[in-house]
Amino acid sequence: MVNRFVEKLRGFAPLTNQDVMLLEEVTKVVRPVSAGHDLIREGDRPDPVFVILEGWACRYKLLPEGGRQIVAFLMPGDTCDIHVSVLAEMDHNIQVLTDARVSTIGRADMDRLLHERPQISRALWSAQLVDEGTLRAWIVSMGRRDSAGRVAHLMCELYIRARNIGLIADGELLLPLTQIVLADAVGLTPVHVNRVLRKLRPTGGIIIRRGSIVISDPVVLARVAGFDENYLHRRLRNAA
Amino acid sequence: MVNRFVEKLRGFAPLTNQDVMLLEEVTKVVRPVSAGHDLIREGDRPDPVFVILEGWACRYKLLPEGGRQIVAFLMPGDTCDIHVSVLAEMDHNIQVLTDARVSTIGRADMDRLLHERPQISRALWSAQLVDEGTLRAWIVSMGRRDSAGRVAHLMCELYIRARNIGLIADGELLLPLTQIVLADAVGLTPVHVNRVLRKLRPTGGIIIRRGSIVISDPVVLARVAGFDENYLHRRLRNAA
DNA sequence: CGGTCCGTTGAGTTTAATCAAGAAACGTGG
DNA sequence: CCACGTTTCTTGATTAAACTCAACGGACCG
Repeated sequence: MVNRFVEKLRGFAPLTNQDVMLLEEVTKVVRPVSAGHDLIREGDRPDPVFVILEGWACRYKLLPEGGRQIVAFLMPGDTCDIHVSVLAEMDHNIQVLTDARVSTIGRADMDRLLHERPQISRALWSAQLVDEGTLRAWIVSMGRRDSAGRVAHLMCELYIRARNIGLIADGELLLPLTQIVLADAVGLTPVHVNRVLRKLRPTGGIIIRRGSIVISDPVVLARVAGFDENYLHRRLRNAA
Repeated sequence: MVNRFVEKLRGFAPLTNQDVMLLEEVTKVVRPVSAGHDLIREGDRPDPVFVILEGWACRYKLLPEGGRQIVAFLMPGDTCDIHVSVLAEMDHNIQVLTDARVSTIGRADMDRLLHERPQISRALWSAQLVDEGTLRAWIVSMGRRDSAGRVAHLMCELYIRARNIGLIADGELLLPLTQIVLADAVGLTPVHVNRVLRKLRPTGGIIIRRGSIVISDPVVLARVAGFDENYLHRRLRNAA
């Protein structure tokens, strides 16, 4: 089975054979985690770096008043904080959304990769910067887009990320997200997300299922989202 | 005059004398930039790393429909993307909000610092992680707090950051932000920000001026924001 | 002294939240 | 295989929050 972590890094920098071997070695031990479980909790002293090999996860924060806000989705190949070791404790939680397969990289191993393997280091840096760009894009969405735009924009982001790691089949992507999870991500109520989805459905961009949503036409969603069409197309072409 | 960049890094990791000398050497050339100017524009090919030595700046994105969303504020000591060099082009703009003094670190110098000076590298990493935490906090604010909460929470963040770098005088902090800029940061309209500010004023937490706002009682704001009181107090105590 | 940018205020509208209730799918244990 | 509880989705009616539109005053600048 392909190691999606290796594949992702390969997309950011040309890895040597030895780089690949090291990465595979270091993520050799895989642990299954079942849907709904927290990988990391706020306040935990972070030590090993988690790598998601299969399945989806999300970072989230709980508010004192009881609400929840998701701040990122993690897909196969994504890591939970490369350098957490420099911080004293986690400031958010990470929850697995589907049954998943997860590996961990010990702090010593990670340090070695970062210091002795320039291409790996470079690839991890790039991944980090892309993640940061995504965080900024979320802020823009929440600050300046209406509900339909937010939902559609998030879907475009997820579609492109999935495409970049080869998760798209028949041009479609199944998002394993309930409307409740979606609501926690876009900062709306589940009730309103439901209304948005049914308004979006007639466009043909999505198919609504129980517990998941299928993105069937991302170009339509891009239009709704005010997603930079050129950007989407460029990325789509590259990945094709 | 103190080099706020050095001071900031010193707060994250114990620097050697040579580290400090190198950092001062590398930020020796200072350029004044007057309020309102863009340091970096979206699409620019990024090369040198900018370091803000004096003054405030913000990162922002413009939307096709004409709106603007600020995604971060930069204070003295902050840098504009340590590793932009690995990306092809900037995905956002950086604008100076006050008259400022800015230095640049060339790509080669930055690489050398990162690879040959472990403490500097570590400090820069920490700074990066803290920035990421701030981005996540913004997402939480925009997603789950009402207008007053958002404004107050942002003010708490800025107060703490300013306090950490020794910018607080008499327990007060002058935010050099117009209500328009504030609105672009919290994702509201200037009109509504104005109403929020006037609702906040009687609490004694802030003083409203033309072109700026003074935070006079952050504890009051923390209460309005639902800002984690322990967190604030802890930070306040540490810095005291 | 005129122009521009900010801030202020009010009235009316839009958007999303809230409250409430019920239907459909799913999981579990008997 | 069925009964039951739970979760998710759905829909309607009402309320609350924030936006829009519009107008005006004050401060600052050239």
